[in-house]
Amino acid sequence: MRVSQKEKEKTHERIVEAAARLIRERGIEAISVADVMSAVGLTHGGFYRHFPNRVALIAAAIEAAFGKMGSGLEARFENGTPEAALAAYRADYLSDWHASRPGMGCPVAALATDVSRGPDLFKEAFGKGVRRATEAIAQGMEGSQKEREAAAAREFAMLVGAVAIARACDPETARAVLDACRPGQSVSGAANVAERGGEPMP
Amino acid sequence: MRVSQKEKEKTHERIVEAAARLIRERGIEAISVADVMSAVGLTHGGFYRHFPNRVALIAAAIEAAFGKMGSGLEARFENGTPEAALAAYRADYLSDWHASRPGMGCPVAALATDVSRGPDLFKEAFGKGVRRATEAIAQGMEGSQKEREAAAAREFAMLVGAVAIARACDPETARAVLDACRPGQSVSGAANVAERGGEPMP
DNA sequence: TGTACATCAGTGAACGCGCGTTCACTGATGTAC
DNA sequence: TGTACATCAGTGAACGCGCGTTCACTGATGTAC
Repeated sequence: MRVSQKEKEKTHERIVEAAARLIRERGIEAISVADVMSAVGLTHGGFYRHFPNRVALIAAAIEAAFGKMGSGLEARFENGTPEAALAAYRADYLSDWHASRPGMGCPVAALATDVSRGPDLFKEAFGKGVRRATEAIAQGMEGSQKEREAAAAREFAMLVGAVAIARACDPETARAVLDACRPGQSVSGAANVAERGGEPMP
Repeated sequence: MRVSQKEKEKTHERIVEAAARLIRERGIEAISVADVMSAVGLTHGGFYRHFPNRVALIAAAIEAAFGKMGSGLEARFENGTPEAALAAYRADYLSDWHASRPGMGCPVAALATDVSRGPDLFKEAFGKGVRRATEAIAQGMEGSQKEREAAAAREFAMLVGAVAIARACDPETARAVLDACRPGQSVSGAANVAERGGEPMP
């Protein structure tokens, strides 16, 4: 049966958010239109009232995941010193909480290899998200603008690599890699996330 | 028609090598048994004379890719100083040559997110390969054994993250990330690989 | 060494299944008057 | 405000397709004598 315009918009957002979570959890190729629709309590046929095809949904889901990551990351640098914000970001990023929840975490660590095999449409959104993240992280670095951006890219690459590797390894190796990348002693990232008010994205 | 035992063994190896290349190029879920078999000039039906099922092939392909990476990496530290070997490895790893050839490159950068969603069988092989790589790289580091291994893990995470990110981005962003992670000025990795005698794996 | 027969690597049709997409249909929403 | 009708969000069956796996078959290889 037909539904009001307001409800349709809400449904649209719920479809995108469900897809953004599912692609990070299971991979872009592993989720079907029916999976996403049933995750929001609908049947697959109605999908084409919202998107022209599956690829358009995936593109929207990637952009949604990056949008949330970007705004969350920028919000970290709005209060306190940039150094503290960076340290907290690093700790949260390398936390067990994040490593075990790809669906709510950084889309770069969750989707990099999927997107590398995807259409240019996906790579544009990915590149934009990576630049935005790197620019935010650069606020916590020292040196000239160029030096700070390069340092931020190296830092981000290490964080992404560490979490991507940890998720693909047996638990013992995963712990070793994450511990090696943590600056101080091992910190429970879940606590940090809780202190920040439950915002899940690291 | 039947084929000799020697030829069967060769066919078996060719299947595994083709699978090892194809999963890195297209992703674990994206390649089919028929894809692999036709890549070695056979039809899909004969596959089950070599493997009980598709998962067993993927596991063998992952181990083959890591075996090649491990031995190639260890060979780098057998001649010259460890510092020089590490610098050359870093340059080759971050080269455009490597970034544009996932099928012949590091299985960690190519498969991390695929394997993170795979069975424990895959994760065990992955963890073993990561530990072997980290131990080799640690030879180029300074400090205590523990410090060297931690530094190697951070270095490896950065390399993997940088190449995985670069492959998923638009070309401009990809270049910026790889350049930021390179220690000196941009080096053509292809030349380094050629100098080493054409061994493709970085 | 030669012969007769069993084995089995590889072929290609067939299976059941899930996929993306289409479509006729339903009935609540939106709109013209 | 009320009414009559057009619109369209969502349903569920259906489509063509490619997948992993099975299987009867072929004919060269391996082996027993």
